[in-house]
Amino acid sequence: MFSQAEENYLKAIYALEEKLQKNISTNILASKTQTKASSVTDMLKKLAIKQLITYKKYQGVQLTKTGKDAALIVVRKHRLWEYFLVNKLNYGWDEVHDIAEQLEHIKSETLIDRLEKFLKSPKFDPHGDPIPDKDGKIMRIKTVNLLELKVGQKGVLDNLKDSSDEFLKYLNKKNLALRDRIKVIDIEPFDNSIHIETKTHQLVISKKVAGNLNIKI
Amino acid sequence: MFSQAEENYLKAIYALEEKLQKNISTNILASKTQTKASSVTDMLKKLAIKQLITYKKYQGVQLTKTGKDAALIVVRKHRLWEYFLVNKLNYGWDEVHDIAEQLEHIKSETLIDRLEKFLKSPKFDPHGDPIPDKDGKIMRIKTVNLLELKVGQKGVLDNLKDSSDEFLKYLNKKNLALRDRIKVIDIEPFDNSIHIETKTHQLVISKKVAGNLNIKI
DNA sequence: AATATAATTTAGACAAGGCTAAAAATATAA
DNA sequence: TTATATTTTTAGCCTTGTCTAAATTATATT
Ligand SMILES: [Mn+2]
Ligand SMILES: [Mn+2]
Ligand SMILES: [Mn+2]
Ligand SMILES: [Mn+2]
Repeated sequence: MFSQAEENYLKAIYALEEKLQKNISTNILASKTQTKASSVTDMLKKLAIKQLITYKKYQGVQLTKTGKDAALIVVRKHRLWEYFLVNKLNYGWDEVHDIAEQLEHIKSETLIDRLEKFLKSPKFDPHGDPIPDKDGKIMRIKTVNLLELKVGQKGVLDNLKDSSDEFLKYLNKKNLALRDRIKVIDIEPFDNSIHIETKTHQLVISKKVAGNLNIKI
Repeated sequence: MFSQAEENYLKAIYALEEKLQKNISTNILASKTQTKASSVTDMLKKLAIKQLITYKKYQGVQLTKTGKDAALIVVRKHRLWEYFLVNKLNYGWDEVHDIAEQLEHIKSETLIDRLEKFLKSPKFDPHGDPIPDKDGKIMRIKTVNLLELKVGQKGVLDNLKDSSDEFLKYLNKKNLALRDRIKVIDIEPFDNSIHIETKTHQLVISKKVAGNLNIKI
């Protein structure tokens, strides 16, 4: 079994690999894990010894098959717990991250599979992110970034590039939720802000915000 | 906030105080926490500095008000999670201890109260132990040890003195469960074994087993 | 190609929480 | 009331995971 710290690093490396599609650097990992580069280096050595990553000094790291499998289990646990917190304990989607961050480390051979069954095997977490199955298999949905839509095009808000509590609170305030149908009314060329329409209201969002919204056409 | 280790010590001291009704010695605490006496001494110093226990060298310890309150919160969390595991995830009462031992340490201002609400505020855990409320208040039920019953007397199995997985598995095997109605058929003077009858069957239990069964008359 | 800057690693330290072995205090027994 | 046994504490060490400061390597810029 892996320690809580090891699991957090594995998950962080996994997330960064998904996003950046290349070797993950010490500094990026340090900022993601809220630690210092020197601490990261220490941990990378340990993970390398355990064959969870391939690590050559100064070259960044990548997960091995074993490491990726381990990371996917943590991701699975994190997202199933998030689903539990939102759908059973009535938390908002902007309130569950820190708690899931702890729950994902509970050690048990059976717990997470029983939880999954209890939740009726949800396929996506409250932020639209796919929940890996027992074998680490992920259901991927094709989406495009809202920035890529042209005026007049429509789609459904499927997931977010940024699931930080701050961004989620922004979406709450603007009354935007997953599965909302969104239509592009106008694109302002000056600052690339986008005028959109949902079933219930219209609003203008900045380029930055739009870049965090992934749409299923 | 307290560390996981601190919480485990507080809970252990609390449990021993309930059982022994006196100052708790280093050695007893060491065996309860599966550590060495020297490690216990170290931790006791830390807890004393934090005013969670009163500690005078060689004299054993007892919880302060603050310490007891903290311990009761951990007990509350432990028992609510056990209830969740048994009643929502369908675990057996002999399978939940280790998992609850971890879940009880999840840090959140709101989680345990939401869990309690979701579970509809159960008052007892799967082993018949009372679940402290938000303020640490415990509902105590008057019970007598099965050893104190005379031939012919009846009662209901309410809770256990020993809730170890081993003893729970023994009870499973013998088809004895909480809330079973039990009647004393005969007491064997030679070894104090007790012949009992439930709604469904009869059996003979040893003095040792009987001593772990608390009965509500 | 040499130099300046940025990224990464190393060296050394620290806190938490554990251990063993030895010393000290307390309890028990002769 | 000594002597012995038991319990508890102290001293010193270890591992994990973190840090700062210094050294090293890689990258960017002249
Ligand atoms: Mn985590
Ligand atoms: Mn999520
Ligand atoms: Mn615990
Ligand atoms: Mn219990």
